[in-house]
Amino acid sequence: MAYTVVMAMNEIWGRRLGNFLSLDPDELGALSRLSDGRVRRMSARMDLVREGEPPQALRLILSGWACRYRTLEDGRRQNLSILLPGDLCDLHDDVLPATDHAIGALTPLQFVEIPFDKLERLIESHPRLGRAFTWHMLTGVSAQREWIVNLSRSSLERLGNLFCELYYRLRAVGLTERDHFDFPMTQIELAGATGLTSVHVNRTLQEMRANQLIVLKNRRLVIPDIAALEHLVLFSRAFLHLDKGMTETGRVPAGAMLLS
Amino acid sequence: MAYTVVMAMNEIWGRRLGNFLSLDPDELGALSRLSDGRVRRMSARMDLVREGEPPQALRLILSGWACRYRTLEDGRRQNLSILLPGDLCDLHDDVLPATDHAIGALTPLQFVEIPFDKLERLIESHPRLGRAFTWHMLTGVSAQREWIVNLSRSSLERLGNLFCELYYRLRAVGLTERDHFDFPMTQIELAGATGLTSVHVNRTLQEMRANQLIVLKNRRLVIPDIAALEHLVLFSRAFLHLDKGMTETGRVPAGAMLLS
DNA sequence: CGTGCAATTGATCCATTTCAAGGGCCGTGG
DNA sequence: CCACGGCCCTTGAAATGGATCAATTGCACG
Repeated sequence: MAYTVVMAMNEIWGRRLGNFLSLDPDELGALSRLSDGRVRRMSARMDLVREGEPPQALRLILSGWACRYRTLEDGRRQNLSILLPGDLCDLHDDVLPATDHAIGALTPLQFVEIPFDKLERLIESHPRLGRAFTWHMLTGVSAQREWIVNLSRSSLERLGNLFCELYYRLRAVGLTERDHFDFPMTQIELAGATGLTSVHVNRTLQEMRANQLIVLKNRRLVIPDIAALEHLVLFSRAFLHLDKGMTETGRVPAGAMLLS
Repeated sequence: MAYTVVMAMNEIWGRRLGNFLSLDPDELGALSRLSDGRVRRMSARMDLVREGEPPQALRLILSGWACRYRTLEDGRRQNLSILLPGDLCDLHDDVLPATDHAIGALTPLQFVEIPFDKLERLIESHPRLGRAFTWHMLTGVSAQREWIVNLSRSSLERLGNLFCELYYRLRAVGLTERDHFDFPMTQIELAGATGLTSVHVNRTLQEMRANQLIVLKNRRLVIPDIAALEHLVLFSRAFLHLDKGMTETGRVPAGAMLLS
C-alpha cells in the first residue's frame, strides 16, 4: 500500500475517531489496512452516490467536501448534511436496500473505499473500534436531528449555526486556522443547506458582514469572534458530540455494546 | 410473566419487526422474554425521557403515541419524530452520553422496559433479530431525514405528508381501519411537528377539509382517498422502508452484519 | 357552573420568495 | 490577446405565505 495513503488515513482517523477514544498504534495500523490503498478522486459536482443506488462500499473522505441531498419534485435541492474529511459516506444506511438520497461532491474529492466485509472483520477483532464507529454514526444522526431544529429558525440563525457547526467539525480534524477556514460552498449551495433562497442567503450574508460577524470572501470564511456568533445565533456545541466521552477503561455508557 | 404482556409484545413485535423479516415462534419467544413483564403506564404530557438524561433502558411502546422533541430557546417545541406502538424509544442514541432531546407522551402510554444487557445477549444468540433491530433503527433515521425534507415544503404539503406517514406506519402495526384511524394530536402538537403556527395549522386544515382531502373530527382522521392525497402532497412511501426487504435465506444487503 | 385548554376567526405585519436584470470573474476557443 | 458563454454574486421591486396579536367560541371535566 502506498506510504502516503497510510499516512493520510492514519492522520484523519487519528483525529476523527480520536475524538471519541485515543487510538493505539495497533488500532491505527488495523484501520489503515481497511482500504486497498487506492486513493480515488472525483471532481466537484459529481455524485458519489445516486438516489436509488445502494453503495457498494464505505467511503472515507480524505480531502474535500461533499453533501447528502434530496432533489425535490420542483428541482430544488435540500441538503441533509455536509460531509467533511474524516467522515464516512455510507455508514447510515448501508443496511437499507436502496439509498433514498444522493451524495454529491461540493469540491474535488479524495477518498478511499472500505469494503463492508473488511470493516466487519475489523470490528470483530477490535471491539473498541466497533464502538468508535457506532459513535461516529450516531454523531451523524445527532447532527441530522440538529438540522431539523435549525430549519425552524430565522435565516440569520440558520446560516450562523451552519458556520459554527462547520467551524468546530473542521477544527476537530485540524482544518481550521485560528479564526478562519477554507469555505468552498457557493451561495446556492448554502441556500440548499439552509432551506432558503440564494437571493435571501445573499442578503443575510451581507447583514452578517455589516455586523462584523463574518468575513466571507474568496472561498475563505473568517469568524472574528466565534463566541459572539455562537451566542447570537444560539448555537449549541453539544450535539456535535466531539468531546472525548467514551471512558477508556471505566464504565462504558449502557448499551454501548449494542451495535458493536 | 403475565400472560397478557406476552401476548401484547408478540403481537406488536410480530407486526413491527415482521415488516422486515418473518419471525418464527422461537424468535418471538426470545423477544417476549426481553422485558420483565411489567407493563408501565404514563399519562399524556409526561416526559419519558428528559433532555440531558441518559435513558436507563430501551422502551417498547405497546399503546399510545409519543414524540421526540427539542425545546427551543423561545419556548417553542420542534418535534423530531413521532413514536407509535411498536417503536423503540432509545435505540438511536443510547451510546451517546446524554440525550440532546426529550421524548414526551402525546397520549396515555403503555410500554415495557428492556434492559440493554438483555438485548445484547438476545442479539448474540439470534443474529437475525440483531439485523432486524438495526433495520428498525435505520428506518427511524431515514424517517428523520424525510422530516428535514418535509420542513422545506408548503404548509399543506407538510401536513399532508405527515398524515400519509402516520397512516402507513399505523397500518403496518394494524392500527388503521380502511380509510381512517385514531388521531390524538392537537393542532398545537401538529404545529410543533410541522414547524408551523397552530393558527396556520388550523387554517390549512380547513383548506384540506374544504377540498375533501381529510375529515378530522373527534380525534379521528379520515382520509377518503389516500392515493389522491399522496399525489397532491408529493408523498413518497419509500423512505418508510416498511416493505419486506431482508431476504430470508438469500443475499443480505452488504454491510448488514455491521451493526448486529 | 366555572376553569382551562383546544379550535376558530379577523386584522395586520413581516420575513422570505419570486421575478427580473445587471455586473464580475474565469476558462475556453478563435 | 480578445471575445464569448457560463456561473455566481448582487440588487431592486413586488407578491405572498405564514407569523403575530388579540378575541371569541366550543367543549370536557371536576
